[in-house]
Amino acid sequence: MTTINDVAQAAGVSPATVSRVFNGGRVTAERAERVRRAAAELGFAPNRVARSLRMQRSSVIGLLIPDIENPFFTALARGVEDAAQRTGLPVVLCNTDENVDKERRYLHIAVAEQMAGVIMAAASRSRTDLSALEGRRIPVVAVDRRLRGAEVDAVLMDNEEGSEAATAHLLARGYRRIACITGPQGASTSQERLAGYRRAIQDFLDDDPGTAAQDVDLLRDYTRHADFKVEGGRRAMADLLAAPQRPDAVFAANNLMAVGALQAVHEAGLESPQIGVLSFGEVPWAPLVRPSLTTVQLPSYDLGWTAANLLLDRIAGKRDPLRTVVLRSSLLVRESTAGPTTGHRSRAAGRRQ
Amino acid sequence: MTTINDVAQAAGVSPATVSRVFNGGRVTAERAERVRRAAAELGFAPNRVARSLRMQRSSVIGLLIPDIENPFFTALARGVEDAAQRTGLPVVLCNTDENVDKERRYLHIAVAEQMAGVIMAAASRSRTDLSALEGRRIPVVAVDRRLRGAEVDAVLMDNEEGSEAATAHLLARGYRRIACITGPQGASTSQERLAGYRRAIQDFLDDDPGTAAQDVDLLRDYTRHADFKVEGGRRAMADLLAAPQRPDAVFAANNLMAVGALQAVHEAGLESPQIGVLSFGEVPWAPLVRPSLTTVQLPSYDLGWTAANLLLDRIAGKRDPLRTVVLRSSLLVRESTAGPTTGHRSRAAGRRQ
DNA sequence: CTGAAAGCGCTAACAA
DNA sequence: TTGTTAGCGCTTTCAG
Repeated sequence: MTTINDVAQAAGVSPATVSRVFNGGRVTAERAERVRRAAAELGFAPNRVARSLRMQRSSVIGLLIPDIENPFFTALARGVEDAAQRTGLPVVLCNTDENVDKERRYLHIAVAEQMAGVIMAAASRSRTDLSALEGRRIPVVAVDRRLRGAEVDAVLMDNEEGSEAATAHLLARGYRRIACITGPQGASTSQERLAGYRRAIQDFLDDDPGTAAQDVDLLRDYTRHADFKVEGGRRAMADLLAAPQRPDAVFAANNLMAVGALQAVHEAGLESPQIGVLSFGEVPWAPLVRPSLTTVQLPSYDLGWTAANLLLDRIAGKRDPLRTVVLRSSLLVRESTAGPTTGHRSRAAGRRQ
Repeated sequence: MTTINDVAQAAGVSPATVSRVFNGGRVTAERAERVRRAAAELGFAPNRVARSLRMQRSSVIGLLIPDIENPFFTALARGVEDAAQRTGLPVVLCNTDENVDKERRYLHIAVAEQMAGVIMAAASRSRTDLSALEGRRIPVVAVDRRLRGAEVDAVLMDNEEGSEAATAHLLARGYRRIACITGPQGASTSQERLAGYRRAIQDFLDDDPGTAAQDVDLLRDYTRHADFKVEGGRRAMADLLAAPQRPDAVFAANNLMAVGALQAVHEAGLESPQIGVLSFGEVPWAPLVRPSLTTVQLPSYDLGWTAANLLLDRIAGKRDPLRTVVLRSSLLVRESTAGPTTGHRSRAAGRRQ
């Protein structure tokens, strides 16, 4: 393996000079040129491990996400990667599986590898422990999910507003027994999306006391906690549909659970928009699903991009006060929430063989 | 930061002994216990960077894939991760974007970081250059795609057989003008899937010379090369549908291009199975797409799992001869290939407003 | 602007 | 079994 010393010898300079050439130190043009030529001839590539040891900091950033198979997080990862690319920092992607233990192991590795910084969508709001990183002054940016009490920058989205708008849309379309399948208790996103759903319903009742009596079903407990996965969404929806007074619409707090809910709807021999289905987060190729799925569009890529830029600032030593950036979502109305009585019912029935 | 020396001092032993405790060297139980207690008290965690420098090899494995947003590759990545997990080796995921330059940069990083090994689905069969890794004796396993002339283990699947079976199925269902949208020229998977498609058609003509005359259309050039992405598939299909004698079925050589092809079919006011659509590779939530999509099921997770185990063997020093493992695919027939004359045509027409 | 020298934290001979 | 010692390849004072 050719080292900095080999290059130094070949170029007739000291190792220190070679190092300076590769790190933007002051070197006369002529010597720098000699060094570069020698390096090229010898096929020299700086050893990043040695560099990291000496600098007490490596040149990778860690990205911890809870589910690599969820397109929301892969889009977010692309955002991170594209932003990091511009500075040449590689991104190490770690899949925590919504599992606090696995997450902790990865965080320890981040410390032991002396990573330059970490971006994380935490597995748990309160149980995720960043103390190891804080001790080593490794900058962290929380993305998508909040972190309790951690002194870190955060890039989030308007979960509550998005959910509220989604639920209000369902109400406006005439659905009255609206269920909510939200995520695990520990995640901030679960709580916020549930809160938005509740607020929309509460506002509806408040605004129009006249209808409150007949809309008492809205207060019924149609809330389920699942795990942000397809199968969990399916089970939750099956459970909801088995209730004596079954819901006429469902708001799923993430894309995968919406897919599961759709499956359960089909399995029950029902169809949307008779049963309204609304997904918080785009389902890939949602346009191909029939009837097409109404979704809240999330800024997944931008979340990653923004988080990476915040982190890069911190790595570069910027000492601004901590920031929390909130990006906006938007509702994309398609067919699955057309309303409970749009006549699709009979057509749908006729189509089933 | 607490180092091995701090622990040694606290436990009243030498640094070498501490190192041995953490690396399975021979140490008397009593002293080992003392070391462990001291380490725990001091919150010591071995510095992996220093370790890597000393050992001339780090403890991460690199996984290079061409498209992190393709569920095929994320499933593969999970397989790799699950296998690696058991040995505690973290996996660094690098997205090459089907781009040989980006891929080359990541390969250089793999060398400079002295990675323990690399698993890669190469961006190009011939232009991907592994010489840098070979020089440093970093073991490599090719997964999903072949590598020209590289001395590496490989884990592939039966692309040609799978495509042949898929195309034969389309023929058996009565489609006669079958198009093929395959991937970029450089990828081995593109070539093999195209070859399987061609062989199925050739065999069909050979087997039944009587029909050959009327089935001359089968020889027409219905082949397109796209980029394994949704938009590429859409354009290719739109182009095919614009031909004077348009195809009555399409075999898409990967999942994303199949999605694009479906879009193009819809945009042309057509519908499958009137136009048969068959995807090489599962589309996530294909069951939700109406009509449901016939697909070749690929062993994506197992590809990753198997590749990781091969690599771990090499990292552990196993010196067996090079192996190529081929995993099998299977055809899952759904509605999109029911045949050109199943009566869906009129129903579909009736449903369009 | 340049070079000499020290040392980041760890492991692996070697000697005891 | 244990300790001593010598680096792994790099960056960074400090002198010159």
